[in-house]
Amino acid sequence: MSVPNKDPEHLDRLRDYYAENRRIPPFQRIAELLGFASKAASSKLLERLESAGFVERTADDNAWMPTRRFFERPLAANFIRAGAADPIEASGAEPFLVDDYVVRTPSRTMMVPVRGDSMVDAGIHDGDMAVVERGTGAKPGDFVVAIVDNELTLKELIRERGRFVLKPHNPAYPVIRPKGELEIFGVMVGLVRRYAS
Amino acid sequence: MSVPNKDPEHLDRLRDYYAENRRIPPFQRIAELLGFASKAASSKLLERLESAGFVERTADDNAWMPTRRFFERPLAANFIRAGAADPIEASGAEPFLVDDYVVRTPSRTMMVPVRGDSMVDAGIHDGDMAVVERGTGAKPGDFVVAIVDNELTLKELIRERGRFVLKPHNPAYPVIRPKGELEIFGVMVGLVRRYAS
DNA sequence: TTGACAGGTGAACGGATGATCACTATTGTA
DNA sequence: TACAATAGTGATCATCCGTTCACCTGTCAA
Repeated sequence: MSVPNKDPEHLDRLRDYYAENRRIPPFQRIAELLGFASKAASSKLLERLESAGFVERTADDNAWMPTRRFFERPLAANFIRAGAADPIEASGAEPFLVDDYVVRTPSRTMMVPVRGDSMVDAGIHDGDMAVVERGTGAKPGDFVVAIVDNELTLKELIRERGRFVLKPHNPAYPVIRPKGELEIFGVMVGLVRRYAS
Repeated sequence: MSVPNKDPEHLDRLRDYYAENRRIPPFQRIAELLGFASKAASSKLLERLESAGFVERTADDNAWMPTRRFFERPLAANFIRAGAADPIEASGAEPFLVDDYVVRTPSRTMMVPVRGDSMVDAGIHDGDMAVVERGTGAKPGDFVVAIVDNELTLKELIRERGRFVLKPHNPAYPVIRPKGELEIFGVMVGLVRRYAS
């Protein structure tokens, strides 16, 4: 009979720790948390978790940091009914910081409320919050917040005959072809929506 | 004339660093980032930021960690053009914490990755993150995460001839009419999407 | 039965880390 | 102008940290 890999269990402990302390614990502490007698075991564990894509090293100083996958739980994929036990209990306390998820460069990121339905076909609705990054170069195909007639407008940036134009994602709206130079406020990097309870 | 406190600026740099490396940098690195010649300046900066409520120490080992306030973002609402002034000047700068916006009852809230396109017509795309609240009574018209064939499915809850059924928002998918009792995992209260840069 | 492999041990090492302290520079105010 | 408060300097020190290496111990497949 094969020995079950305990790494998922270890990962859960690390997630709990991260939820409280917002950091990957030092090796010594990992060893204490998981019952290792040696720091080296912690080192090897993290290397395994790195291969699995749950942690990675910081570009800055080679310290360990969690990846996006670290915060996720593939619920739909792994969901299995197990008798009377609530299978979801185990996944109740996932640390997931939404801000971390959508905000990359905090100092240049702002929230912009979306008005109107000119982007509905792209799944962007009236009342949504656009996460907008300022000062980032916009490429064709990006959703951008542009300044048109002294107002902020969210559209797709398109290159048309050598010029930049703003394309709505709703056939009821016309493409905007700015007369002068197109003023880009920022690039849309995320979306946040709230459903009324 | 008063000298502007540079701490907000420093805080922004720390936020950017945190977004990339998911940690408060060590003192040496803070000094390099902010142009300090001495680590001690970094130490004192963090103590100031602690008083202001932006960082705190971990219960576990006294390391620095960010607080919720650390992650708050400015909100660009009521955009008004004001001459040559940077438009961001004119925008309302109320701090905005995405988690607070989208998460009401943290202990009962989970993130569920959305797979498939059965809800595209409701502006919910493959790869989006659904913010799901457990233990809340679901009403017809709510988007709910239900358990169907041991898998989590996101659909609209509809009452049909006295029974609850699950309605996709995509004509290519059929309405799900569960044979036994419908098992509701939770109610969708929010949506978070990230655009690839 | 054997051998490869994955996971864990224990110890040693060099370097980075945070704390502390006396001192300095700058600036607003009394 | 004088002074106090705030922000930053430079250096020391003990400690903690991650790395590395040889070695150990099960398990599984050949």
